[in-house]
This record gives sequence, C-alpha cells and structure tokens, in this order.
Amino acid sequence: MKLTINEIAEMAQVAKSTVSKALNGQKGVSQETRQRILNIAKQVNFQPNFAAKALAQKKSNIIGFVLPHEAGFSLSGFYWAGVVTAAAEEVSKRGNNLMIISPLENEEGHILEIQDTIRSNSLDGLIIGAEQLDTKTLVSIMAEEIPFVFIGQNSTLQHYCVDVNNREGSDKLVTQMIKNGFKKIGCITGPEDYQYTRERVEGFNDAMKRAGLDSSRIMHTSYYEEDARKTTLKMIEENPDIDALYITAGGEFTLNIFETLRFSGISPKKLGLGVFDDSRIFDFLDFSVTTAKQPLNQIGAMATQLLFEQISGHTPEEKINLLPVEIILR
Amino acid sequence: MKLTINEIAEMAQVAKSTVSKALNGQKGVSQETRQRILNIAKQVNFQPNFAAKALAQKKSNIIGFVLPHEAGFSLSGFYWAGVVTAAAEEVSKRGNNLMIISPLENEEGHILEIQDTIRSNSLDGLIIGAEQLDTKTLVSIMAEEIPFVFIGQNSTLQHYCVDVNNREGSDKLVTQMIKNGFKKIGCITGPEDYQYTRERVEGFNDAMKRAGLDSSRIMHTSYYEEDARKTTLKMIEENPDIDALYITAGGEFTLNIFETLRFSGISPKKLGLGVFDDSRIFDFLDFSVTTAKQPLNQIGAMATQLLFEQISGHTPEEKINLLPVEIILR
DNA sequence: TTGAAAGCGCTAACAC
DNA sequence: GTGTTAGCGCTTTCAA
Repeated sequence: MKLTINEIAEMAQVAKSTVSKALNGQKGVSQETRQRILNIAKQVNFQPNFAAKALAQKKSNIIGFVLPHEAGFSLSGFYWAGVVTAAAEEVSKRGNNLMIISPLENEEGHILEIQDTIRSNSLDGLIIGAEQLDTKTLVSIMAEEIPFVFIGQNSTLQHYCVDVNNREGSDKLVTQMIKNGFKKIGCITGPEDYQYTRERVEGFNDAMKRAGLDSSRIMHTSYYEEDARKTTLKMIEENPDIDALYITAGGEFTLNIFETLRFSGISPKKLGLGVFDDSRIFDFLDFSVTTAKQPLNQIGAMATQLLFEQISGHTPEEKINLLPVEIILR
Repeated sequence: MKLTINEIAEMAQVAKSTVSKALNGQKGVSQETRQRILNIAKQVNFQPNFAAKALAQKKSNIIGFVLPHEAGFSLSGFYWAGVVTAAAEEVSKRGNNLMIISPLENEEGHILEIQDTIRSNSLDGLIIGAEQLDTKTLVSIMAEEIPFVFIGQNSTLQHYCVDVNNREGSDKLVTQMIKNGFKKIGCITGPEDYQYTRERVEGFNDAMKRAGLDSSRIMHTSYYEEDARKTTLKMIEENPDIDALYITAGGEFTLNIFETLRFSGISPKKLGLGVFDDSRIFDFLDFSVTTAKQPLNQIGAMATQLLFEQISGHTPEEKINLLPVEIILR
C-alpha cells in the first residue's frame, strides 16, 4: 500500500499540515521538525500523490503539447521530433511533465476534438503547433483561460509564439541558390493558408526579384503524398526549363518530391535543390541540397520558457519570437 | 469559472451522485433523468475534472512512456520517434493520455531518478524502453506495483515485452549481405550489456558461420559519438581487408560511422553496408545500404495493447512478443 | 431510482 | 511553531 501524508505525520508525531509544509519547503516549521520529517519521508521513499495535489492546488504540473495533425507532421517527422524532445527536457527541468496530445482521426477521417482532453485534464499550459489549428478548437482553448504558446504563427490569432524568421530565412536560402548559379528556380510549397507558407514564398519572391529573376514558378500543394507527387510532376512538366527547385518544407514532404523526381527520370543531380528544413542525412545524399536549418532545440526550449513565464504570471516581453535559420551549404 | 458536477446537479435538480452515474453510463438512473442530465452537460460543455476523478478512482488514465536516455536515442532518433507516435495514437484511441518521461542528466552527468515522477504521478501504466534501465530504477518500478511493458528486452528482468526478432533478423540481414557477394564483413555493434546487441551479434555469427566465413571481426562500442568514431577507425585500421560493414543499430550512431568512414578517406561506396534499422532516407544515399526494417508502428501499438490488457486485469498470452523485421535491399 | 454522506490525499486558512 | 479544519471535485457505498 502506498504511504500518504497521514502516515508520515503519524510517524513523525506531527499534524499532516506540518508535514505538508516541511515537504514543500514552506516556512512555519522549525528546523528540527522539518529535518525529522524530511528524513522519515526519504527513508520510506514517500512521494505525494499527484492527483490529490493537483486537486487541492488546482494545478497539475502537466504541460500539454498539441501536435498538428497532418501528413508528414507526426513525431516521426524531423521537425516535431526535435521540438518535442527539447520541450520535454525543458519541462522536466522545471519539475513538470509533458503530455502528448495528438489529434486523432476517426473512421470518417474527421479530426476528433482535442478539446475534451484539454478541458478535462486540468493542464497547466499548452504548447501548440499553430498552423492548422481550426478556429473552433482555438476558441474553445481560449475559453479555458489556460496559458498557451504557439509554435509557428497562427493566421487567425496573434499570440505568444516562437518561430523562425520564415521570410528572411527563405530569402537567404534562395539568395544562396542564386549565388550557386541557378536562375530558373521553381518553388514547390505547402498550403497557402498556412502563414509560414506565405512568408516563405514571400522570401522566395524577395530574393528572386532582387536578382532580377522570374519568380512566377510557384506551386502550392497539400502535404499529402499524392498531392505532393502530382504537383512535382506538374512543376517539371510545365516548367521543363527550370534549373533548380526550392521546397519550402522538409520531412516526408521533401522525400516524396525527391522520389517523384527520380521516378520521373529527372535525376536530382541535374537540379539545384533547396529545402527549408535541414537534416543531417542530407550530408550523405547522392545529390547536393542547400538548406535552411531551423534551431529545433531552441524553438522547443524557448516555447517552454515563454509558457512558464505566463504560468508564473509574468508577461513575456516579446509576443512574437523569431529565431534565425542557418543556411547550410553542401 | 469552470463548471463542476455540483452545478450540473443543481441545474438538473438531482443529486450529484446521480449526475455522476448518468455521466459515466452506470445503471441506477432512469432513462428520463439520464437524458436530461446528458443534455445539460452537453449544452454547457461540461467536462469532469481530471484530478478529482483520478483521486476518487485511484486511476489517472495516464500512461507514461519512459524513454531511454542515451546518445542518439532521443525522440529525434528514428526508432523512438516512430514507436512513441504509434503508442500515443493507440493510447488516445482508448481515451487515455501519453506522458513522456525522459530521464534527465544533472550537472554531473548523472541520470536523475525517474522514479519520483513515476511514483508520484499515479500513472496507470508504463511503457518502458527496456535496454538501459538500471536495476535500481527497475526495482523501484516493481515496488510500485504498476503494470508495465518493455519495448525491447531487459537483461535483468523477464517481463511482458515486444521486440523484433533480433537474432533471426540479424541473421537474415547478414545472409543477404553474403548473398550480395561480401565475404569479409566487419561488425560494429553497441554495448555488450544490452541484450539486443548480443542477439544481433549472435545472428551475425550464425550467418557467417553457416556460410563458412570468418566472424571474428566484431567490435563493441558505446553509442556516444566519440566512441563510435574511434571504433570505426579502429575497425578499418585493424581490418584493412574488410569488404563490408554491418552496423547493428541505426540512427545517429550509423550516421556517425558513415561520416567517419568518409572523413578517413574510405568511400562507403567501396564497402558493402548493412544496418539493423531502416530509414527512408537510405533510398537517396550515394552508396547503397541493406537494412533490417523494424515495424515501429506495430511495436508501439502492440506494446500499448499489451499494457492495457494488463491494466484491465487480463494476463496477456504471450510474455515475449517478437515481431519480424523486413530485409530491405537497395 | 434517487440522495446523503463519507472519503480519495493533499493544501491552506486560521486558531492556538 | 504547530494543529485543526475545511475544502478541492469526483466516486461510491448505503439508506431511503
């Protein structure tokens, strides 16, 4: 049977409130009794019941991480795996725990409401993958009055967020591609309703126009495999003269495009390639890829910091925190 | 302010115990009152407080996933990212939540006790990355009398687990390499005290001996980058005649070895390569790699199933569940 | 079928 | 400095 604070109190011959104070490092307990209680607790390996504490304090010490639900955006993608790992570590350091909230599809392919989870879980805060959060869910989160931060920016709601400097980073990346000698660059990009997509496209435009190049070869697509493949084919069919391809997102999306290129007889070797998202793996490819590397650890860590600032009642200074990307040449 | 069961009771003009029964689908409530309560609850978007429920029921509906702490074994590795994603999904389907428990290193590089988290969290069950779980932690988990399953096998304790068939899979992979024409195969492998390492080495031995080949070129190393690099160098220095390399683990470990090979002037192209762990990325390398692909989704899903069987009081039929690997030729 | 009441293990006023 | 007491929001007997 698990020990409770009552047993500890009995063993130490004090009231349970005294035990509570001693254990939580509050004042109002003599040095002597405190030590005695602490010793006993340690000896019997006492650990306060989490649920009881949460109930009494109305504070669970649990942070929820709401993953976006999207093809290629699961934990097995490069991006979220890195960010979640960093967040988990940062959350642990603060004595809290990270709960994964991944929206589920039901039989009909509808995304199940994650609201219930959020609402019932008495979570202390939320880190939310911002992009494809629908307005309905957003509204219900706000109704909870629970602190949250976005990773990436949400088109509907401006709120505390951490993201990379998409436009500038994209500009830099494309500028680098131009420096590498490419002039006719096609751009395959994600859904237009995601803010970062639009920003990265803007960066593409900025760079191309500054160099006096044609920036009209842009195609939007969803991240689903089939769409990505179709769009890739369309791109090379309608623009047989392109000498480079800029892909504004990484992970499986990029791999699907690479594969399509290869299968359609176009060796990626003949094409300049730029990807907004790095992976160490690109070092070993049989063609070279220029990338914008996002500081995944920093993103996860900073989001966590921002969240805890809010939880502790402070108002974070910056609402929108943009981290720089690093251009990786290969 | 959040609504409680009391408010609902008041609105429905019944006792809160009746509300509780109605909401939880228990019998002892007339069809009529039940409907009335349910309607109200739905209308006001009522969601029971999670902590209170957990406290009253001594059941939290939270599953903990204990990640191994090891270089290259964070969520950003291929393996765990895949397994955790699958587990998270399976857990959600059952109306539970997944909590990430990642052991932390403190300043001195010691691994902090994850026991506290486990003990205090009133978790309903644990999915544990088995390999490098130290005995002390293991003992304290057992003392909690909380259901758990291993992913991978633990050398110290035989318990419910799901894993791949390491020996057989390794054998198959090496046999395939031999079929590909390689005869002098070196084997770089992980720490000897991990069971799967030993099993994969056994598989290597099986295959080599069956083919009448020399299976003595085996080197163990930790997964830390520096060690991996040193061992790789040692392997090629002491065995300049090898025509292939078999690496018994994937992720960053493999990448470090690849990189070392390249930097030391040995093009991986000249070497047959086999890796126990697949990644889609290997399709795009400038050298070819034969791999054993582990069914990550299945592993995560099956572990979750096994855990819930235990939680519901059933005794799973098979204690040790070995899934087959798939050999991928490139 | 319904309701009253006790209790889950803890915290936090407030007395003493 | 210490103990008493009253909750936190829910479940669960047990009477009515």
